[in-house]
Amino acid sequence: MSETGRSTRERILQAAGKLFYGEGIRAVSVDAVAEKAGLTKRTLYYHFRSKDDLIAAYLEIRDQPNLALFKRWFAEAQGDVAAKVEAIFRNLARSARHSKWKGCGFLRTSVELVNLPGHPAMVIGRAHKKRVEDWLCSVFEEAIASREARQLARQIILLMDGAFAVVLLHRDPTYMETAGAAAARLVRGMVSTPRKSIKAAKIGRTIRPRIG
Amino acid sequence: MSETGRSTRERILQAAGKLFYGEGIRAVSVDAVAEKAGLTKRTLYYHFRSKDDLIAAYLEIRDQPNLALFKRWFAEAQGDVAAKVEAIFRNLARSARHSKWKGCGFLRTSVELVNLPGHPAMVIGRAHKKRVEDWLCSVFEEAIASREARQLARQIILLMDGAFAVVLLHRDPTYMETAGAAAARLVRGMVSTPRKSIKAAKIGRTIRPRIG
DNA sequence: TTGTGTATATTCACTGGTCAGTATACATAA
DNA sequence: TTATGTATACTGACCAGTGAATATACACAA
Repeated sequence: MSETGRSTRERILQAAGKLFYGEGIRAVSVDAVAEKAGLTKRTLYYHFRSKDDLIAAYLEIRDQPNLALFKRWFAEAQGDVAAKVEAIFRNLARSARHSKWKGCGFLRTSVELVNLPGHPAMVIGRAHKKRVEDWLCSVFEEAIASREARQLARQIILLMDGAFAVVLLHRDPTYMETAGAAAARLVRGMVSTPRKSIKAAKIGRTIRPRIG
Repeated sequence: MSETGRSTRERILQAAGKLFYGEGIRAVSVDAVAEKAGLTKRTLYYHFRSKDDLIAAYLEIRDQPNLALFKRWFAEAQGDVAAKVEAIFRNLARSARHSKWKGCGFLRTSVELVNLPGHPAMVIGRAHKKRVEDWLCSVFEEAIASREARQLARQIILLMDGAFAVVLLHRDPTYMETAGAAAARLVRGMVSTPRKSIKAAKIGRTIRPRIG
């Protein structure tokens, strides 16, 4: 892999990323990706065996950064676990207000490949969602039992992916904040660390102008 | 519209419904729909002006029955509002266990048409989701304030659509029940009708073997 | 230094196939 | 006859993937 080779591959992936995320994998032709990358389709096929390979690579490179972003938002947020979870949704809402935002690429790709469960992109998508869930689970396990942490993590994931879908459908980012409020409420209902923090959570809830 | 005309139209819609829902609107060609309906493409184009029209009609005829099903599940369930909402999810989980289940057709179509917000099918999809939300809202309004009812309805919708997406991705219907548990928990947290039912809800929560 | 071989990287032009939609004609019933 | 409904056969555009040739860069021998 020479220097030019690597940069070419990256240019292709960048073009593919913008187009696949922006318009969907089926709506975008290989020709369109090649043109956006400023090279010939044949060159693209030198670096990627097939369109399916390209789709898989497009998701693959988004896996780690995406999870890292969640972790960063969580770590940088103030307050208890519930507030930190809610901060993730608040940041997602901010993202969703950008005009180029088109929901979750993993979820959308999985919808477009609904009848190809073994497709590499589907495998990557499932692994990504699982990784986010596992991370949330590990966070909750510091406060509650393992089985309950798993359930809670799944509920947060459900709210998040629901928000991805609903915000995209209605083009209304406030649903993301509604999801965040629900998530915080669920967390507070489960993670009541020792004893007095139940009261603390209640106070926190009362102060909020938003419901949930 | 003669008798044959109507039945032909219905045959087309039935074929389109199975194929569009089963494989996605972009993956299914008009030729495929015509063949499944047992007629030629030209005949199909006599009854529908375009593929987009057919897609819109495919969703249109699913709007009312879908909502009616939710209402029936809710009405036939035993227990308080929370239990009735949870029953909807339980029924959805049962549906999701069928091999032909492929999530929510409205949501999936909206993903496939992500860059065509004015597409008739998108308008229908948004209206459908809105109708379900409004119905849930009206149910909650019998117990709590209007603004809180709206928020709660949206949170249930978020869980439901999240479950549609996640169950489809992982092919694991238990997420639907997890979503139902979260929904019930959220409802119980808000709909504590007069005064003592707060305690009742807490007891109910403790008894449940499932978390949430 | 110069020539030669080899692997990498890229281009142009093409194939076989699919797709949405249509031109035209035919049939049947009011 | 005219309106409705159906069929055959077609168009033009697009699309994933390929064949064959070429360009570039580097290694090593003369």
